[in-house]
Amino acid sequence: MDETIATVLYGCKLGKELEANLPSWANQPAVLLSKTEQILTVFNNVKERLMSHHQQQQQQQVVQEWLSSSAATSHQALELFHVAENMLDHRGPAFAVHGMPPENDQMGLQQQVVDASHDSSRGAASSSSQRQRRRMGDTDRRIVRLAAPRMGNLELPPEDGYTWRKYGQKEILGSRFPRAYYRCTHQKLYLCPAKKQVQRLDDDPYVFEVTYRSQHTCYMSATAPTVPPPSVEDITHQATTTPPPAPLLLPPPTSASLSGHWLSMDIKPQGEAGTSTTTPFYIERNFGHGTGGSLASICNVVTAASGGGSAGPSGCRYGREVDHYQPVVDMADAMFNSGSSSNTSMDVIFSSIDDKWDTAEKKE
DNA sequence: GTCATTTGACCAGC
DNA sequence: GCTGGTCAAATGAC
Repeated sequence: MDETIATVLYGCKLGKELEANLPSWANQPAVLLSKTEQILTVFNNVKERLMSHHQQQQQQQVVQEWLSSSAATSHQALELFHVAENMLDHRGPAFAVHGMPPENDQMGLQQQVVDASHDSSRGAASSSSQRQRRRMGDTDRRIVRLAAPRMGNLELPPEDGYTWRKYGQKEILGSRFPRAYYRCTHQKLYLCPAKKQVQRLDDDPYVFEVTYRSQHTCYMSATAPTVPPPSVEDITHQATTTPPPAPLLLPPPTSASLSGHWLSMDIKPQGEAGTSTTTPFYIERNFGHGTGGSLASICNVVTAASGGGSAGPSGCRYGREVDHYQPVVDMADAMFNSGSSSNTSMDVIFSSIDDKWDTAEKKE
């Protein structure tokens, strides 16, 4: 088992190497492909090892204990594996496409759509005694419940692919947590009316209730970013725990959403504004061994959505517009933006890995 | 200097 | 009048 762990650590080390050289390799697809294939090979090796050990419950318990001993490490190992896998599965133009995983539970991101018009629990977020208040023209409301990352900054709401600017926060009567008000970063520039409210649930602080209001129009503008971010419908439908009525493809998030993250490189839009000609990719969480046998389940890792930029008010800045982005960013985004917090840098993530790796090396 | 966040004040729906 | 939603000045980060 030590060998397996060492292999994982080796894969992580490769990932770090990839990170370090990403800027210089960004324009060298062949090199990137080689490196990611290397990573994939390593983690495939791990995968096979773990699967072979699947029936040995005792050893599996050891893995679980070890992996859970360092959430960041296991998380990163998973991400590296998935990213490498997706890189190989999506070479070419579609490579740079973002998408939400079809099974959000596996992402540790339980999302639930709540029909605003029928949600009696609405109003003061959790206070059923409060009546819902609507302003003029305040139609088109959608409510989504998002599970917050169980580690990191709990104050940061889950990302949703858009860029938001916080314009207010209010203590809500009968609610333990304040409600934060966001508007689209492009409101002034493109007169985008989209807004959202984010509030943590009283009974479960790990769940954010996000109320979207109005549709984004910023991507329709001729001067606006040309990539349509995921519409609210896309998000909510994708987010629902029950299958959506029709398959929905998620276009890439706004490049701006990426700008607030680990890298500022951007990916060239794939389709026309308003139309999605892209192919979504889903980060497959299943390690091919069904429930209980997957590494994900072994690790019991909770990750935040990797699909978009932080919608959070802090930790990252908004409004830094970028015009295009490169495929690598998706990988970087998926690898290093698994949380809403901007402090999930590779250095932080890999600090523990390095320690483990060094230990493993010394062991050898 | 620019832009995002904070926060008290004000507005408006109920 | 109460309370949610928004504004805008102050403040801070980059």
